[in-house]
Amino acid sequence: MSKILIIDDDEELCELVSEYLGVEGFQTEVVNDGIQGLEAALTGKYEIAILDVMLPKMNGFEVLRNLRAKSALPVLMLTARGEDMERIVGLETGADDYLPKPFNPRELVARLRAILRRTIQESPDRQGERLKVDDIEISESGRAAWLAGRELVLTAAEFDLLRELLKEAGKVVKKEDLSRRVLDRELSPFDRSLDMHISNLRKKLGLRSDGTERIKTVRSIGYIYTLL
Amino acid sequence: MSKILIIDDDEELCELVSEYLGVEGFQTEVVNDGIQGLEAALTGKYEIAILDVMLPKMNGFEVLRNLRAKSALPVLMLTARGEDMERIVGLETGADDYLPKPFNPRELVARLRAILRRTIQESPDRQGERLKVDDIEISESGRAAWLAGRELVLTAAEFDLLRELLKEAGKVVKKEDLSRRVLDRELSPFDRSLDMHISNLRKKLGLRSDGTERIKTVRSIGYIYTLL
DNA sequence: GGAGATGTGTAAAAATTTGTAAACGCAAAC
DNA sequence: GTTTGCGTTTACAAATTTTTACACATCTCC
Repeated sequence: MSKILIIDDDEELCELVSEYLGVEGFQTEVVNDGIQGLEAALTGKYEIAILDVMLPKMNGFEVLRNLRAKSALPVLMLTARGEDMERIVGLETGADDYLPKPFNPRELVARLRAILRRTIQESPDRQGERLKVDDIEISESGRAAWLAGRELVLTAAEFDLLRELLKEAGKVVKKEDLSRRVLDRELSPFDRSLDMHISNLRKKLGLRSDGTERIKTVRSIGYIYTLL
Repeated sequence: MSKILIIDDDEELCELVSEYLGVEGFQTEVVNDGIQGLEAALTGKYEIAILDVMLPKMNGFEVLRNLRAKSALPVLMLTARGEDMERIVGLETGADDYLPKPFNPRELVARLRAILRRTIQESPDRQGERLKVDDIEISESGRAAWLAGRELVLTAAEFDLLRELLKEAGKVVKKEDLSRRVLDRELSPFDRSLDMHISNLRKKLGLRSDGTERIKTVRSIGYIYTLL
């Protein structure tokens, strides 16, 4: 699944790395100079590129600069040994990580995985995972909530209720909708469950630092998580 | 529009980051120690802060803890490389995200944007949710109203009624319309509810300082919030 | 102007809705 | 089996809205 582009003119090293990465479950392709490397990187076929600094025709920094004009493809740079590369690699060139030669192939794999993990984390399908409204933050998948950085201990119903209110913070949410979304049933005339959960939630959330109530009642309609 | 506070004692790095963020359309300000950082963060001038962990005078965690006592300002922490502090650093302390050093500026921007996206703060779309008419101000999303700066204690119906009148301040609003918009029903011949709410609202608003009535009656038509 | 018709102001009563403590039921954990 | 935790129901107090009732005000028509 993960296809890796290796741009390096040391064919022996490419061979070794390819093999090692193959064992680790990656597919690889190799090119041996900067121009070809840039072209290949721009095809969109790869998930990540390993890019040597010293290259024929176009050096690694140039390749990266040109690549960055058009693509956000993650790049791990292979650098000559030297300590202050950190800053240069990290900030100025736009690489995602670097590794000084000679390197341990295990470390190479670890860093590739780290980069992939980071970049996957930001992919759009994770948006909406976390929701933040003034000093409250919730993680939907983690079913956890924090108030001013401290975790709130909520029951399942309280969490769902808070989530639904925060999703529409600043807007009134009808009781019928809350009942359907939180309790998974139609609201019936004398069902006071929702009110109880609101009451308990209010107790756990407390008032804002300015003394205002977070969840206000809109009589005969529903509730609203207020925004200042 | 977005102003970013950078709290880091590495001046060279601050310079680089400022420049990069400038290109990406952010305004930045830099302070170099924890004490100053905390003070700056509390001014309310910023949309988000980038906070280094290792800082002179007060370390990043302390700054964050102190900040969280008073503010929900989004914070992205810069951490030392390597440790898997993800959950601990990320959320228990109240940070919105973290990034290990050295980092890639593109990733920094991506994370800043991600935080801002999920953070419902003072976003511009909240304009128009606040309504000001002479010495009265109301916040729709907060369902709160202030008279001369002091909060009015209004019931749901009173709030809705005031909102509808202020939305058309200086214009007569028909009783039928008020009934539909405030009480959510057609006005019927002997329904005096609206009149009662008007009466109660008048009591809470009081007269203007020049002795004039704020809400005037237009007989057989409706009511009007008068403009001086 | 005056009598009746119509509409408004508002106190008070009645009805409705909400807040919440406490009791209950049930299922999972022990 | 017993305990524990959670969602629900019950019960009653409190808050809010609606209705009622009556005093006034305003308009209309003569």
